[in-house]
Amino acid sequence: MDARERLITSTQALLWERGYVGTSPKAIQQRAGVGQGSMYHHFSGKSELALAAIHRCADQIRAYTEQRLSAPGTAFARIEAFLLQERQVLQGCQLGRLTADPEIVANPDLHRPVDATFVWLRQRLAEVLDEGVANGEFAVGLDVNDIAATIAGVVQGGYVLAKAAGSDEPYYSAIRGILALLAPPTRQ
Amino acid sequence: MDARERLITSTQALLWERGYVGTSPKAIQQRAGVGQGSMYHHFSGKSELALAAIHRCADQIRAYTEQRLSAPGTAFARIEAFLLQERQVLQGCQLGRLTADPEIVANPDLHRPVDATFVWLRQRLAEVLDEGVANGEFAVGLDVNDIAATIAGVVQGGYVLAKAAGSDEPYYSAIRGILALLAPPTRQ
DNA sequence: GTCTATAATACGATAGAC
DNA sequence: GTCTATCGTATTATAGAC
Repeated sequence: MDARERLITSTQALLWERGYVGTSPKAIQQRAGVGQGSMYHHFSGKSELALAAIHRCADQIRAYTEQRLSAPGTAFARIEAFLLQERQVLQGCQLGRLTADPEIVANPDLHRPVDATFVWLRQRLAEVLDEGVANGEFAVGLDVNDIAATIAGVVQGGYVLAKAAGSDEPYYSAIRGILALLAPPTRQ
Repeated sequence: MDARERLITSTQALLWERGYVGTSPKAIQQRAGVGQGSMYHHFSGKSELALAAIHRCADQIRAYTEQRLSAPGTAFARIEAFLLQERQVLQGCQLGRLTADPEIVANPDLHRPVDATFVWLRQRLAEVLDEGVANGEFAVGLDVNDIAATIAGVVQGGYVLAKAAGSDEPYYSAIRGILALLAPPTRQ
């Protein structure tokens, strides 16, 4: 892996652990095993590095999520697969974490890909829920956009509860709760 | 208000906006209108200041939440009041925000009150849900601890979605979703 | 209690040699 | 492409006068 690639990977990891404000160029270099001169040759500075790392995270999250949501099976099963997919719960969400960062929110270039990813996620969840309504899996009166936001919210909030507790148990508890509320009548 | 009090209030606001890593003693002093010498007279440093501010936030959140959850009315109505209470959605949760901060998570003194507050919240929500199950408002099979985690999670996750979108709409959408799923059969 | 001075370290970047 | 040197500023205090 070349220096540029190692710098992106290293920035991804540090943004995840410490956020934008908490991540220094020096830490990025050390983790990547790359010198200062090399870093400033490949990237103009911290914000350009962060932009590359955020796009990388967004691409990975979309690909991984799309696999679950477009798999064969009922709408409920696909949403369940999304909610129960392997996650590093105590690390939280790579992109969700950045919404707490004032310098990310204030910088449109950095903010935009975060926004776009959550818009996309809610949209895809709503489409799957729509199929479920058409199937008869879910009640017809359901507002699929609201339920999609609820599902995306439970995941993000589950991370917060888990980090607060220092345990992944509250995350899985929250997921079991939303699955119980969503479960089609035939499963109850 | 004396200097000590202004320093706590100022730290609360900055932790909320910028987190622990992003908040400097100098910024706290300036916002409080208090000099350096005064600050270090009242507090040993940044972490002691943060501890006082976190306890203050936790007390306020508990008091405000308890008002909604112990009000007269059905279990559903009280949970609805909790979810729809006035919030500064785009600012997020004062305590939830801190779970993203590596130095808070790493410092047991700072982490503990955050943990305790979310444990308390889930416990109180579960108690209210229990009353609702006893009432016949909610189905008997419901695991109230799981649903409590789901409800607390939707609030925290709703903040994340709202900050990502730069709008409070996704928050309210997620809340409408969980309320629709929770609504007693007589309301559907 | 509050002030100003001082200090060691870290931050985020630039310059120029190789 | 990568290295080392340098720079101006910010951080997080400590010291001692008032």
